[in-house]
Amino acid sequence: MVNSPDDSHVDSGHRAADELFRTFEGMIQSGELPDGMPLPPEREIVERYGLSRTVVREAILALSNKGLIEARPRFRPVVRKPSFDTALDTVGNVVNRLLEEESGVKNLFDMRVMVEVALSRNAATQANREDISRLKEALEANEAEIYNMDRFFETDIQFHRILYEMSGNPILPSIHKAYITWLQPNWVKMPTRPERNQLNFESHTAIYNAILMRDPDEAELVTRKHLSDAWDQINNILMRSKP
Amino acid sequence: MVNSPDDSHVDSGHRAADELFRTFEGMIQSGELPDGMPLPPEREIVERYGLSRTVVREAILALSNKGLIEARPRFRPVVRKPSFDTALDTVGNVVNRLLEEESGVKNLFDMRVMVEVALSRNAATQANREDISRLKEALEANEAEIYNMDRFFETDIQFHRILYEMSGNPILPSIHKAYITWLQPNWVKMPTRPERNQLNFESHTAIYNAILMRDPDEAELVTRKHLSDAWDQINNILMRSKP
DNA sequence: AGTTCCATTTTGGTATGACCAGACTAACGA
DNA sequence: TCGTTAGTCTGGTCATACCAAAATGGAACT
Repeated sequence: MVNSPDDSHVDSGHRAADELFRTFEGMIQSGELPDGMPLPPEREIVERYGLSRTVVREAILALSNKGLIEARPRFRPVVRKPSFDTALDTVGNVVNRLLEEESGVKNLFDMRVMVEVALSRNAATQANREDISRLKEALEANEAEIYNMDRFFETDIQFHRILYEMSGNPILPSIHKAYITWLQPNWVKMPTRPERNQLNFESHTAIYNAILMRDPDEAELVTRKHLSDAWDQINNILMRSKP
Repeated sequence: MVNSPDDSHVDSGHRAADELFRTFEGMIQSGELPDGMPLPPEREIVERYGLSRTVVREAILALSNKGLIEARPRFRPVVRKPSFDTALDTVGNVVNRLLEEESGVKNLFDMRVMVEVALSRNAATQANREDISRLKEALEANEAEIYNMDRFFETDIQFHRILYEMSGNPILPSIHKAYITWLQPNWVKMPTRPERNQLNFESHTAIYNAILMRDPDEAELVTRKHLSDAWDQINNILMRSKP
């Protein structure tokens, strides 16, 4: 039995390119290649590591695909510090395809409900003055745009974003962004009317009040109702477009 | 934004390879290339699409990196139907690097707490007989292995997995798997002792009972305590290895 | 016939070398 | 000084070649 000298792993990628990939991964992680720095030219890497350009290109492509660097068509690739945002970006493709299936959207939406319910419950027990004042601000901005469809949409999202930010966990805003990105396409087809906006604003108010009142059960209740309404809307659209 | 392969720009992604990527993406999605089917040989693709092998390989590499196909070193790549599992796989690299940083592990762990609290609350209000009997089964298996460190660890994970499965949302088991994968490395270093196992088992029992009693508040309380204990353990380890 | 084993063919991995076109740079002329 | 332009740099694509491991099919054996 022939054994590779080093790899204990299941030889996943390509031996050489994979190794180079890990090399650069390490250099990025260690800060040797700081955020924003362009990678050396391919031919220089070729020379420095004694590899073929083929291998170098594959490694770079892999770095790009994994979101570690940003490679525009004819420019040098640029190191891109990883964030939960970029992490969620890289799954975008896969998730989008999952959403095409049967109950994909429903499942993702349910996840969102679960998270937002938890967020509003937590907010109701832990929010501090500043959190609440930010939420109030968002709420007022929301009210001010009831008759402006596009702006209302933005302030709606902003209100929810504040909820995610109030968690104090930097992962959650990234998740919010991901939800928006993935669920938006199903959402925007909805015909919005001022009455609809009015209802949504009232839901937001109810959530805000429940948090203000430090009543997690109420916060959960109104959050569920709010999202359930939203789902009904989405569902109507989905039923109509995919019978 | 990451260069999604669907850029409308004139020249954004790699023109040729990207196009091929989308072609295969479409064929996989449409079922023309069903799950488990190997891709055609590179040279055949070259011939069929009139492209160079370089381009074909880059496209295949991209498919592989995005998790749409599984490419082992010298085997034909195999179509891999996307699942939330594979989606989370593809972020593994990035997440792992994020965990190296400052409060990365803490943040991820907090996410887990939030999710599991929500899960146990929901279970307490919605679990049906079968759910509860599965959980009981896992609990008993857990108890039976208190003096077997490795097996206890497994049954511990299994107990939590049931909680995730009880949600009925297929995304959640994938998330559980991701948590395990990402947090495990920090976990396994913990010296486990039977006393420790006994405590964990008692926590599991408390969670089970709260669900059985349909008491979401109690379920939340004991879940938080259980995970908080676990965190203390992890934290000790982290403090010791990274002072 | 069924199984084992080996030689041949496929096929993926790597290496070269070449050429193009867009981006970059520096010298040149108004 | 500033805008233009020619030359260079660099990534994208192509064609070819070779190697080693995998797949394949048939010969040899039980």
